[in-house]
Amino acid sequence: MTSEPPETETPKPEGLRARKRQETLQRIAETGLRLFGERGYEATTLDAIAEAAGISRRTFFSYFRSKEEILLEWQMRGFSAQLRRAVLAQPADRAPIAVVRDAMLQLAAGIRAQEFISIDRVMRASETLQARKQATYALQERALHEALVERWPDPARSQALRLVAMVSLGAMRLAIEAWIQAGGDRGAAPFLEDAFAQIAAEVCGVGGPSPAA
Amino acid sequence: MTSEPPETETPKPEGLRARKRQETLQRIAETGLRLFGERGYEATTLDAIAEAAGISRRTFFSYFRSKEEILLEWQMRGFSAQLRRAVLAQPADRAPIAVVRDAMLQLAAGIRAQEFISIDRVMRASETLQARKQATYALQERALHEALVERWPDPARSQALRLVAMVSLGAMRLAIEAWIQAGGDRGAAPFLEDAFAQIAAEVCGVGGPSPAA
DNA sequence: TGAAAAGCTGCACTCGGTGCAGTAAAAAAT
DNA sequence: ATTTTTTACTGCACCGAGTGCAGCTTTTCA
Repeated sequence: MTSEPPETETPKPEGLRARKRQETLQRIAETGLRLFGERGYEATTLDAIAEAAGISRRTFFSYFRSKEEILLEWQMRGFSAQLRRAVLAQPADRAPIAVVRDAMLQLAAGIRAQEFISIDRVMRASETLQARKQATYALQERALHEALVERWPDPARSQALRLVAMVSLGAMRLAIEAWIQAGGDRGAAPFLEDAFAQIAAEVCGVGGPSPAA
Repeated sequence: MTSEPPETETPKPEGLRARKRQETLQRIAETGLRLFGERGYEATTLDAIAEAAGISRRTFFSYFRSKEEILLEWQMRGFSAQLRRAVLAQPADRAPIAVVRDAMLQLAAGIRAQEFISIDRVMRASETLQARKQATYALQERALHEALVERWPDPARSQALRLVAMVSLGAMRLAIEAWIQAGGDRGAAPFLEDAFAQIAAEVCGVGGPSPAA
């Protein structure tokens, strides 16, 4: 034997190492989220998280680069990529902003309101987290812009597509806020549609002297 | 007599105390800005700033709540208030977004490109500062929204005005970016006009309630 | 089985930020 | 001019986040 590794059991992923790492990562994230919810973000120290997750404080930093990243990771990882995929999957003959809107509507159907609102509550309670959240919106804006450029590669359009990305993410931000404020019971889709419709209503009268007030 | 204090000389402000405080505040800000420019933001410690400004490390925190605030203070203090004033001063019969655009154009004429670009360079070099900058945009969004509501007090319009604030600030963000990238020689106004025009072009073709996907 | 690679840990250290207590200086009261 | 009260400045001790390093254990690979 020994020329061929036995591999008696490898449940899902390759390598024992990778699997353990994945488990630990998940455990840290869950532990952190739970403690944040119980005691608040600032009041939860890294020592507490590390101890509760069964690792050393030092090891925490080999999984997350910072305390904030526990919260931000899920928001970044995943969403940008999902949105990109949804954008590229839309029919080709529509205006960019309509494509983004529909892509967002599609994604909105899949969010878990429970967890989403819980995380939002934690973030809302900390000023520094609010700042970081805004920063992730900026990153998502970049990512969305890249997806749009991939879709409409005309270089002359790139700048306009940045604006589309910005406006769309802005609409999403507001829709999310309104949705959460409403309790999150009804789906998020109507809020998203409203936001996009309102933007169209406000922006389009800009050139002329005065719109129909 | 003596019911009237002589006031042999009081240069500008009331109280000796207030004047010294103002001087110290200015000195700290200038010192910090200079050191950030020379060594970079992260590499400049509070000890260094305090020593160079002739105060103790502890005293720094009675002038600024954090190191970041040296950079952010100027960006917040001033701008939001200025924008509010300019918005309220616009003629009354125009669409909100046109009002904001013109208010921004008016403000754009008064910025000192030199200092602006210098600060921007410092902020661009630090990841955490980038995050904070995004956060100030969010605050400005709130402030602008409040100004708009003050102008068009109809409660039914408030939500729409939030979108106007968001879109306008977004346009400004992009305009600033393009302007700085272009070197800041020509005034910022054309970039602002372009950004608003492009938003109108992109958003207005979307059509209202026609998902039909 | 043994060597190399990757992971985990403790330790010491830096830096931003806060609470506290004591002292100096300015403002108000007498 | 003096006392008294208020406000500012300071040093000190302390906390928490984050990093570099060195040593140890575990997984991987030959």
